[in-house]
Amino acid sequence: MTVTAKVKGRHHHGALRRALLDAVAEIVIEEGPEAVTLRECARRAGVSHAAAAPHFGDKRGLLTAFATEGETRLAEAMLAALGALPGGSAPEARLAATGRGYIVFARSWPAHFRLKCRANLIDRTNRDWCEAAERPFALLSEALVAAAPDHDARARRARLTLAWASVHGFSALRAEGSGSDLWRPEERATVVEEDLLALIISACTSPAPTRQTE
Amino acid sequence: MTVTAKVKGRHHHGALRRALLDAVAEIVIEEGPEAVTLRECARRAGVSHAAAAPHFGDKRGLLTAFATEGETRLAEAMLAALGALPGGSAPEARLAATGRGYIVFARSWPAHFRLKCRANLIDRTNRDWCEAAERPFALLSEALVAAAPDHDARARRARLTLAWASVHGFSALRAEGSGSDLWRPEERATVVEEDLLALIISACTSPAPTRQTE
DNA sequence: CGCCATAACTTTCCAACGGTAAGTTTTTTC
DNA sequence: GAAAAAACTTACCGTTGGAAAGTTATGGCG
Repeated sequence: MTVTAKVKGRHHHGALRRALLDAVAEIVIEEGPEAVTLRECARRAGVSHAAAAPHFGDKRGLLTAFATEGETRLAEAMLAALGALPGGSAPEARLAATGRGYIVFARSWPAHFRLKCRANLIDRTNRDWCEAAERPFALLSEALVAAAPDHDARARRARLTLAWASVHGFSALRAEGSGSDLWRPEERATVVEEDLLALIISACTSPAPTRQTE
Repeated sequence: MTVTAKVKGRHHHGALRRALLDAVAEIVIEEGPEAVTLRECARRAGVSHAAAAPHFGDKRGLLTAFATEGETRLAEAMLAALGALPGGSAPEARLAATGRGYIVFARSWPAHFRLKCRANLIDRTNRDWCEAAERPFALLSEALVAAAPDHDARARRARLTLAWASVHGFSALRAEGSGSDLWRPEERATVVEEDLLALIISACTSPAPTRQTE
């Protein structure tokens, strides 16, 4: 099952990069992130196993490029969810939209999401990756500040943690097929998602208790 | 660095099982779950790479046994957190304790926790694993029902999802070193944990909106 | 004590993996 | 059309997981 039909005897002309990344996604879907091998990716792209090196360096480079693509798509999904709101939506609705974007990303691009969770397969010192990975968190952070502007640093930290952790944790459990059958059958998925988002938004915008110390 | 000192020329007498599991933990800590190899485990236990087969079958069997141990320890941590409460504590406090137990487990046994998140490295049809993995979820579920007895099925599902996902997601992000520096430095850890738990409990015990349909 | 059945390993072998180096083909550039 | 550069292939190395076959230690029994 070849990702990109290869004209016999012809080089890929830069399309190999895309073909290899698509092969990564295929393998992650079919057999999980641990099953990704350079040789299998190359086979699916119709090239020898050493052909990836000029494009990605080594296996870690390939996976890091894949993860970078994932972060970009995550940011796009969050922006798309924000854009789908009616104009002049409340800050709470915008906060929910960022979470919805994250969940939709994880559901739409399961391979990218699952690889994103394998921190030690990725080179987190890679510049492109770092840049791409900053965006999603920044979007959430901005939306949270806008939705709950009165929180002090500690309350904000707790709510940021809750929002990020719950949306990520939900997606992670679902992507790995864990978490009992809370969110099955499939038809129930969006209901569970929206109920979860509503609870998160409610908690994130709840007033902070008054405290003496930070 | 040998996990268990091996008397030269002597067999392990059943202690090899323990030694191999400890080696798995060591390697996960030092180099991540993907770096675990049968041969390296065997080296650290002072045996040949084929010595694990009689005990665990194959690599997957070893990792499944390790994950089973993890589930057991998770349940123990949750029970310990419940036991640490003053007698007659409120159901809300008991719900928080189950979450605290989960978080403490992930912090205390990072190797077990990280492997737990690699669903496709584990044989989830294994009987021992299935039994061990049921307990923790049951404990949370019971605590939630006790703390919010009036919820309908849908509200319960949403709150169960929130509780499990947020506590798991928080632990996962921290274990993988992700999540920006929300929960660093180290001293801040328990503060963040307790603030997070307070938010979760508040959300989980909030009244359900009245609805027409399920 | 001596013997043996069995459990607990070791050794050997294999295909597949990631990575490097060197060679070959294709494409671009002038 | 030739030279240079890019895009690969081939060959090789050390390592991995697993199977098969051989070896050694241990416990039970007379």
